Amino acid sequence: MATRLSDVAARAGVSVKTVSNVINDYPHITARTRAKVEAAIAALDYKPNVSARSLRKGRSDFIALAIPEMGSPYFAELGAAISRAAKRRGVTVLIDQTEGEADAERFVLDGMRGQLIDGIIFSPLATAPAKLTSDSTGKPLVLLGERPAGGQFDRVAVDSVQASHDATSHLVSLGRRRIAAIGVGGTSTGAVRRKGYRKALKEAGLPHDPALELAGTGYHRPDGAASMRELLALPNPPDAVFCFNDLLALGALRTLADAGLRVPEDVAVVGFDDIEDGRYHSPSLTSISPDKEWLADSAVALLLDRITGNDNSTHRDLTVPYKLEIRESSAG
Amino acid sequence: MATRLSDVAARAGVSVKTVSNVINDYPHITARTRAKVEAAIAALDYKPNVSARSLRKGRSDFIALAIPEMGSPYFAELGAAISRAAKRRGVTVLIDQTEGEADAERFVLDGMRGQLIDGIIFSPLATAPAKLTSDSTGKPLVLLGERPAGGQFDRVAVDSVQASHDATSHLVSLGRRRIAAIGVGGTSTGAVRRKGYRKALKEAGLPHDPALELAGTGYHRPDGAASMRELLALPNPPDAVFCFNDLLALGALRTLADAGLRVPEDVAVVGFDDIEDGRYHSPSLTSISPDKEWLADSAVALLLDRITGNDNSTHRDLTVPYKLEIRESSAG
DNA sequence: CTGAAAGCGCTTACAG
DNA sequence: CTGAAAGCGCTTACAG
Repeated sequence: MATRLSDVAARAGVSVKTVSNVINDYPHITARTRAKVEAAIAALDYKPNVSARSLRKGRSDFIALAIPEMGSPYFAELGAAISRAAKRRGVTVLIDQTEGEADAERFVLDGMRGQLIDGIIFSPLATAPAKLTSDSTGKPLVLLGERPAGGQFDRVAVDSVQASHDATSHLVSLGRRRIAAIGVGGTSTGAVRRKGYRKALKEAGLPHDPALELAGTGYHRPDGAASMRELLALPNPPDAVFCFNDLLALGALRTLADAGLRVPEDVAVVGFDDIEDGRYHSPSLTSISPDKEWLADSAVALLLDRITGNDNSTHRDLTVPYKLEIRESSAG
Repeated sequence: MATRLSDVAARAGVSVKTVSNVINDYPHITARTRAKVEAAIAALDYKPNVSARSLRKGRSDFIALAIPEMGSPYFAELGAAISRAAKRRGVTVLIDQTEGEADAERFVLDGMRGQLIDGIIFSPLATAPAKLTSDSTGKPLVLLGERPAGGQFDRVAVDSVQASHDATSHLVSLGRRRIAAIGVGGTSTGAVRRKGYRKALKEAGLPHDPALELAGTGYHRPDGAASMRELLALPNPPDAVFCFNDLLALGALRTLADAGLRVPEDVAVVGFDDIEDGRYHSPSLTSISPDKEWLADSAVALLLDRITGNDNSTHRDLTVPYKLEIRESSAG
């Protein structure tokens, strides 16, 4: 029914091997032969069967992107960028939502066996950092985001300690003295960003007040809104807040608006991720802006180098460039 | 290297066929045989080779979701829901970003041949409605969103005319007389939603003012912000705006905030899609809220019925339930 | 209920 | 530079 390689070969009057050579761009084919084959391919509207090819080659040209959720803006934007980067390099991305569940993440770390993919880009959430130190998967895997030192995985990530330090220092430079942090709990992201936050406070000679560090239960708007409510209930509320991602910051802004407080006059707010929502919010949100295109392209390139065996170095650790985008929520 | 079916068979002391039967849940296998096989599978940690299976069966259990972009919130939320729905039904979703390009959409309509997928869920943007009337693809395809009557595709969509009518009528009920529309241009979405908008105005006996219908160049925040600026520059600006999606509405809200206008007192705003950003915005955004889980589940179920041949009816047209969520941007 | 064998459509040594 | 043939790991008639 479907046209096969042999149909093309028959029509072009050459062997199957020759057609395969043309399709796979092997050298040493006369222009005339190539033209004949290409004409036959066009005439029959032939498309190679991907299953057969991957069965034979042991490669599918699929890679997986395993993220906690594709519905939240940061991962949506990241997924879009990785998907484009992969397409440019001729591979297809298959997005796996772990929902932050330990079982799903274990499956990913185990190489998603039987899943027809050549490698994985993985943004862990539930998995404890310690579990990430040994490479159990049979497939190449590139880690996104924080990870304790000494890990054995390739990784692409922002220097979160430095970025968090910059964000906090920016608030200090505005003359703020009681700077809160939202998102310190749970994940390794929280721990790493808190480190930068504390470092900046210390440098500025500001006291470290545990009451100003809010853990919350997650990294979404409702969590930010709830944490901000807690902060406002304090006898001595903060005059600035560094939120460990933009969703938390947008939730916090909502609480501040409800409370009738002015941003940045009463409370300055800084986020992390630079998602589009923040740029259009009123007030627009100051945020750490990682170069997502760079991140996406580097992660895909690194993974493909591992898959093809072009890169046999020990694990690589790439640092994503970022900027602090200063906007209305912390202006002046 | 990798364990194969025959390895399992050898270890279990049965034929390859028997192992295949167990894996595929065929009946007529004694409990004892099944137990033996399952023990061997567990012992060898065997996972079937997906390429071989799909080559042989002609099915991959992959479906494609072709959308303009996965980075924008509506599609991100939709993609997440479809991905979950597919997982529940044992198939994997592969997301294809068309970027709204005609070539990419043509490829989708052509069945994404050679792409190892059993069927497609497609949200068209660039393709002219007329092109959507004949089924050129060899693979089952479910269309999402507006489409002219008489098409030959399966489809799952909100009744946009009715929903737009409801949104506009709601603004009328608030006593607004100059109700603008943003997003009327270009796509068929714009045309269909304008129809409902005009219908509601007519029912209310309100004049139809072409100056209040803004096309804009797209459906993102900057487009909404720009259109709102145009409206405010009018000699007689509107007292309400119905934006054809939430991103447009969020952009419009930003312009209104910049202009120092109060929402909803000076201008009431309603959106469409009910993305999470709108729910947390200040003011929170009134919006048409389609049941995305219903949409996702229905689209996947319909597609799988076509793939398996369980459904041989002529094309189906499913209508997604929706609600008008009234929030601060149009309250009182 | 189970076994032996063919075949899905490719790619790749192996000859020529 | 090209051809004939094996084989990737499954599933599925076909026998028994």
